Amino acid sequence: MLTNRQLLILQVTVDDFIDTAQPVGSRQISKKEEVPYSPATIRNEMADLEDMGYLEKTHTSSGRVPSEKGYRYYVDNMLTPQRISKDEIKQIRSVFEERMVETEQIIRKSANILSELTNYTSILLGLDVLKHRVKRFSIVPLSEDSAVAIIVTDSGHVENRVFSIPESYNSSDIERMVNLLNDSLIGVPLHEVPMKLEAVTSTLLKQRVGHFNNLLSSLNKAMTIEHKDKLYYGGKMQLLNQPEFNDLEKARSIMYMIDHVNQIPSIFALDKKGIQIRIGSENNHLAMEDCSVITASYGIGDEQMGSIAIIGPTRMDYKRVVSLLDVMSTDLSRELSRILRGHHG
Amino acid sequence: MLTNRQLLILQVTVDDFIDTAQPVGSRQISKKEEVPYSPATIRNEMADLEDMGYLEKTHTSSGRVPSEKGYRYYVDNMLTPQRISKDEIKQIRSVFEERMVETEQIIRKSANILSELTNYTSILLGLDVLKHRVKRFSIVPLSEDSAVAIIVTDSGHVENRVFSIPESYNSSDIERMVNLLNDSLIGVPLHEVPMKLEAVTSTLLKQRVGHFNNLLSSLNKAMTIEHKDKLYYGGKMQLLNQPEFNDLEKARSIMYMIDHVNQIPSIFALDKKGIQIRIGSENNHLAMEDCSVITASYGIGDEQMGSIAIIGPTRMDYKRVVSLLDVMSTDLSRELSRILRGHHG
DNA sequence: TATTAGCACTCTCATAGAACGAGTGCTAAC
DNA sequence: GTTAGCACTCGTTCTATGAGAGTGCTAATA
Repeated sequence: MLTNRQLLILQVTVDDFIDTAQPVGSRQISKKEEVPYSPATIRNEMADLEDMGYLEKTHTSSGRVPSEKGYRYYVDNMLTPQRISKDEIKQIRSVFEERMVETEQIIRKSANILSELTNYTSILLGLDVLKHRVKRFSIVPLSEDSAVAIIVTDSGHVENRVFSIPESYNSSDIERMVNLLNDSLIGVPLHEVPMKLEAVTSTLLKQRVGHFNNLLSSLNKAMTIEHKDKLYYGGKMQLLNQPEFNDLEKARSIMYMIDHVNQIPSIFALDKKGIQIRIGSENNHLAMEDCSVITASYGIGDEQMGSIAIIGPTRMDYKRVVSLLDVMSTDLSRELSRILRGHHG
Repeated sequence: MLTNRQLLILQVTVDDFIDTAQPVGSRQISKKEEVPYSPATIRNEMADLEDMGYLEKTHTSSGRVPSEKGYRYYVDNMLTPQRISKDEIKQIRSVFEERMVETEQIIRKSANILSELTNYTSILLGLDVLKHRVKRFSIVPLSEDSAVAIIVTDSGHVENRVFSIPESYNSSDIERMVNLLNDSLIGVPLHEVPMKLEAVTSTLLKQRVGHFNNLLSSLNKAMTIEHKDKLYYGGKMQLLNQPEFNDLEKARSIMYMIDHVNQIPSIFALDKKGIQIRIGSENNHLAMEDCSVITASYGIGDEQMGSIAIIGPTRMDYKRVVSLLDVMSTDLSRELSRILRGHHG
C-alpha cells in the first residue's frame, strides 16, 4: 500500500514524464509547488517506489521513468477526468453539423478530428456491417456467363459481388430466383445471408424443385461475406512525431503494425463496453511494447456498432485522451442512432 | 559526345552504384574484367565525366556517384532489357491463373507481386471507373426521407450514393422516375451521368413536367462522381529498406508522400503510352528528389485503362524494373481485355 | 524519528584530437 | 596515350576528457 506522499510523488512523476518525455529527477519534482519536500526526501521515496516496481531508471544516474506497473496504477487510481475546452467540443460536434447522411463520411471525419485533437493516431472501426439487415436483393446480368448480385441494407450500405452463371440459365430464370430470394432474404442480417441461402436451397430440394441448384450454389460461393472490418485512420504518421519512435527500426515496425492492425485481434476489445486502456505489453504484441491503446465503443443502446482506438506511446496523455474519447463516443452513438433510426423506421 | 571508353566507365559506374549503394572509386572499377585500364586512367576519365555533369562526388575524396544527368543518360542509352527468369514470369502469371472474375482482385494481387519481385513500392492505378458505362440504374428507398441510388456498370462495378428525398414524393413517384432514368442512362459513361441527369431535368421542364424537379436535383447533387482514383499499393514499406532512406526525416516524408500520391498529378503519366521513367527532380516534387518513378500503362487496344508505377530510389535497378513492368503490363492488358470483352459481349 | 544537507560516485553526452583509410589530382616516367 | 607514384583531402572511427545531471549514503538537524 502506498502512503499519501508516495502517491503524490508517483503522480507528479508520471505527469511530468508524460509532459516532457525526459526521465524526471528528485530536484525537478521538489521544485513543484504541490510538493513541499526536499530532493533528498523525494529521492528516498522514489527509491522505494522503484523497489515496489512503479518506477524505473534508464541507467544508474538518470531520473526515474514510470514502469508499466506505474502507468497501470496511475491509470487505475489517478485519472481525474480532464475538462475539454469549449472549442474542442465544438470541433468534435462539427462532424455532425453538416447533417451528413452517409455514416461512412461521419466516421472518416471523426477519425481525423480525433487525431488532430490528440496528436496521436486514431483508428475507427466502422459500423459492423454484418449486423445490418437486407433491405433489397437484386441481380444484374453482365454477360452470358456472369452477373453481379447486389444487397442493399437498411443502413444504406451496398454490398455487391460478381459471380458466374452456370450454362443453361437464362434471364427469366434469374428473375424468378431473385423474386424467390427477395422474399426469404429481406430482414436477414448480412452475416446470416449465406446460411439463409443454404436453407432456401435445401427447401427447394425438399420440394423437388432442383432447377436452381447450380445457380444458387454459384451465388452462394460468391456471397460469403468475409468479416473485413472497415478501418478508418486518422493521423497515421502522428506516432512518428513522438520522440520515443525516433529510432528508424522502431518507427518501421510501428508503421507496419498500424497498417496491419486488423490482424491484431486484441486491439479492438469489442467484448466490453466503455473505455479501456491497454498499456505496453498488455497489448500482447511485440511491436506495441512501447504503445498504449485506449479504446471506446459506440452504438445504439446496448447494441455495439463499432469502436474507436487511439494509439500513442505508453507515455501518452491518458487524462486527455480518455476525456476526448468519452465525448466523442457519446456523440457518435447519439448521432448514428439518429440516422439509423431514421432508416429503420 | 562521349568516347567509347567514357561510355563504358559511365555504365560500369552506374551499375556498380545501383548494386552497392556506395560511391565507386577508380580502383574498384579497374578491378572489373570488362575494364582493361588502370585506376589512374579511369580517374582521368571520371574527372572528365564529372566535368560534363554525368558523375558527382559526395565529398572531395569520395568515389563518384551518378548525377541525375548520369542516370538519365544511362536510362536513355544503356538500358539493355534484362531477361526475366522463368520462375518470375510464372509468378506474374499466377495472378491470372485462378481465373478471378473481379478485376479489383487481379489488380490488388498484381501490386503485391510487383513489389515482391522488385523490392520497391508499387502502386497500381485501377481501371478508370469513370469510363465504364451504366448497365442498370435503380433506387432503393431506405426511409421516408432517404434512399440509395445504385448504378451497375458493364464491368460489374457498383457505384452507390445515399440521397435525401424531398417531402411530397412517394414510392410510386420514385419508381416512375427510375423507369424514366433507366431509359436515358443506360450506356452512358459514368462521368457523363451528372450531365445526363441535367439534360433529363431540362427536357422534362420543356415538356412542362415539373413534377420530378426537386427529386432529380437532390439525386443529382449526390450523384456527382468525384474522380477518386482507386489506388492499390504493394510493399508500402519497401522503400524504408533502402539505405538512402535511413534518415528518419527522409523516411517520414517519403511515407507521407506515398500515402498521398493521389495528390501528385505528375506521378501517373496517363497522357503517354509505354514505359516512362522519371528520375529524381523530374518528378517535380520535393519529397521525391531521391526517388525515381517508372510507370507503364495498361488497357485494351488504344483505350488506356490504368497504369502501374514503381517507386524506388534514384539508384533503382532500372533494367530489371523496366523488364518486369513490360511483362506485367502486357499480361494485365491481355487478361483484362479477356474479362471485359466477356462483359461487354 | 522524520527530514534534510552534503558529498562522493556513476553514468551519459558532447567535444576535441589522433589515427586511419579510401580516394583523388597531379607530375613524371614509360 | 597510358600508368606508377606520391602528396593531399576528407570522412570515419576511436579514445580521452570534462561537464552535467542525478543518485545513494551518511551525518546533521528540527
